[in-house]
Amino acid sequence: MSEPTENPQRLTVVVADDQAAVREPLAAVLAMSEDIEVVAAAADGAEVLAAVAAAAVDVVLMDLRMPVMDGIEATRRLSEEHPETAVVVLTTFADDDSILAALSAGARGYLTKNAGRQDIIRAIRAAAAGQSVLDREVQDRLLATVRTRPQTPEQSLPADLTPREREVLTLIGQGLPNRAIAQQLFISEATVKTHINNLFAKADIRDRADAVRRALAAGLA
Amino acid sequence: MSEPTENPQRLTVVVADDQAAVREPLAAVLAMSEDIEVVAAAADGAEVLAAVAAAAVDVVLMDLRMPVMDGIEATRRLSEEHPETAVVVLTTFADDDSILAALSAGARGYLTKNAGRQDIIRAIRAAAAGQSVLDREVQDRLLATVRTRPQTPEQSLPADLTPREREVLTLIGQGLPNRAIAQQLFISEATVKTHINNLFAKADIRDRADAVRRALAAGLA
DNA sequence: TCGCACCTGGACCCATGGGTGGAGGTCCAG
DNA sequence: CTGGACCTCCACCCATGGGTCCAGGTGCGA
Repeated sequence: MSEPTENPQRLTVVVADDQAAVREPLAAVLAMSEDIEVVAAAADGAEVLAAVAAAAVDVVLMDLRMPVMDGIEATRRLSEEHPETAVVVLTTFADDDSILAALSAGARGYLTKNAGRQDIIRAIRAAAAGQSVLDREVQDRLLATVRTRPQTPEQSLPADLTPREREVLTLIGQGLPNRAIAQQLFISEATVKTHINNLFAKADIRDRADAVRRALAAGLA
Repeated sequence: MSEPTENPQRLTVVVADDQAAVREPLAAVLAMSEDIEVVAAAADGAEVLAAVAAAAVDVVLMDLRMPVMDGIEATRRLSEEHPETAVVVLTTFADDDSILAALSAGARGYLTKNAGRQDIIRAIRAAAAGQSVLDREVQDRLLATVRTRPQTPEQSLPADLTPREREVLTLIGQGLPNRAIAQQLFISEATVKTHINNLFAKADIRDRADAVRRALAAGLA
């Protein structure tokens, strides 16, 4: 087991990559940092689990593509069996699936292999401290999957909509007919139609269906 | 900081928080770090923009709740007008809306105010290097919102829709009127209406607006 | 072969939506 | 205090949408 090691002098790190040509230099470079101690180098996920079980490990620097057990699965098991050990993914792959899978599995960082030594070290320290470091590209992709990219802010909605018009548009986006909108806002259906006409003109909305799409795209929920 | 980081120049940082009791000590603490130079302290977003316009700034440490111009808006403008300046959000609020809004606006980091000095400094350095640092809680929330979104699409639709009906629904989701749908599918408007009636009954769709929402929710694009 | 699902269409009805042109009200800044 | 922005509402018009009923054609499997 690993006791609550609140940052003893040195961070214990395991480097996991199936390619020795990557793994060894990486371990050597990290060991040069005086607050990092590379306690093991693993060639697959199984070796990682064994290393973590053998000694308290603060951070695992994890490749994704590995034989026997890949980085995703190893990360998942680690976050279950050794939640005190943080995982930082270091891989050449930055596609949406890999990112989501790794982070969902419990990774506390995600770097691409064009990250520099400083970047990696910083990510290790951050992960050990409970923070999470992502490469810029990774964060961008993560965000893009969260929100259907805000295309261009100017394409969103014109700024000159009155509060009432925004309110009406929101309700249109919820699929309500004019009568229900009127009841909800305690105004008459005629007024609703007026607002609709005005906001349609302002926002260049053709019809109700278009309005629903624009409302959803603008995040009016 | 036991790092032989040979920073040729110190990182220029702007601290933005409307409460002087937070802003001043924070600036002082950061200035103690030898590679950080606090070039300005701002009480609102407008002051931040002015400071960044006046001098090259590497990182802005940004509160969200500020008068005049809040941190979200300031971040959005910064990422447009000064993309070389990174924004790290430091706030007490860690709700989903704030996180998404800030990161969508271009923030490269998001810390809560129980982050320690080392955490903040690390985030500043990471942001200046193009990385992104998130508090653990923040990343968890971000991930949670991701996983509730891109599920397997079309699960919200009944499976007994015919291919033609799906096609029609897709076009409805694009905001097309029946006539355009008819032209696009090389069928008559009457047929389009028939399909619409059938699929509305099957999928329990009330009207066109509802259909647009369902189509978008089902990923029919 | 028969039935059935599906696509195709027409005719009709009427509710809703979208557009126009007004009108009166409050509230606030110039 | 006057103008303008905003919210409120009415009357009227007509295009579109949504629903119903019906019917011919195709293709496929029981």
